[in-house]
Amino acid sequence: MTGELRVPLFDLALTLNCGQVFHWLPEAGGWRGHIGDASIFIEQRDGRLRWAGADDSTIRHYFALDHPLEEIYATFPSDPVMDAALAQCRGLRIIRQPAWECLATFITSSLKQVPHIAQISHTLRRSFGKTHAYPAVERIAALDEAALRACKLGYRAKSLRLTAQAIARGEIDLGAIREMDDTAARAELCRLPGVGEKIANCVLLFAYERLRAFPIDVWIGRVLRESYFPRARKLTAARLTKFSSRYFGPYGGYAQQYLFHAARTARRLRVES
DNA sequence: CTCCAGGTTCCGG
DNA sequence: CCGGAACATGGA
Repeated sequence: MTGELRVPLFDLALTLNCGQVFHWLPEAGGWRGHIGDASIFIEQRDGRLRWAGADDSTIRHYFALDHPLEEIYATFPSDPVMDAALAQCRGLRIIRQPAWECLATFITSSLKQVPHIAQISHTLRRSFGKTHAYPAVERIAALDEAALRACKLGYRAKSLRLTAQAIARGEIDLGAIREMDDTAARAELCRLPGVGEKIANCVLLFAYERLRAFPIDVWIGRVLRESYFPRARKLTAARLTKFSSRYFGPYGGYAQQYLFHAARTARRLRVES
């Protein structure tokens, strides 16, 4: 299955490199990765998307080509930091990831740098996945902690295993979460071991299409403190959560991802110079 | 060697 | 409710 599509406002490289998904690898001027269990090659040239390994609707859905980006941008607050992030990230889309894969990947993300998260994802796929797809929840649930620690998960191994077991036993239903409102869905995800407010928000945003979810990690925390509360003495996490949910609006998750990527690339430029 | 990374959990004021 | 500390691992 191959296909081709003209997409006006989409930056494939930015979308795959911005830290929302971790397993796509450069190949022959494009990228190779999995959408669910299917191995996909995809490239973008001259505004055209060409791919092999999936049908049209799979590509449109996964890469969220139906998201109305201009409408979304129109809801962003206008301030120097947000304006700069938007100018830098136009065409970045929040994709629709499979829930288990997204949840598991972000459980392994805590206190890890982006390249390390990718490394863990690839090791798990190579070790336990069918044809390098992300390992099924039952597969992870059946592993012992040592097998996961061998994949360099460190203390996260226990959380990933317990979470997989809770889902495999049906104690938590990832499908049912899709039907819940944002607050209930977040609370349900937070019942899982190794899942707190931040990771729950990542899963809501990247897997459940809750485009208002606003994950606050060390990068975004820094951006908020330095750019939006430059001389606040004490800022509690609750205060930052409240501010960001109100200020960044109905597509706060999009705004967050643009701010995140802008902050990370800014540091990269500083380090190189 | 020290510092830090897309945090969570547990514990003491 | 809030601040601290522990927790694995690897790159800068």
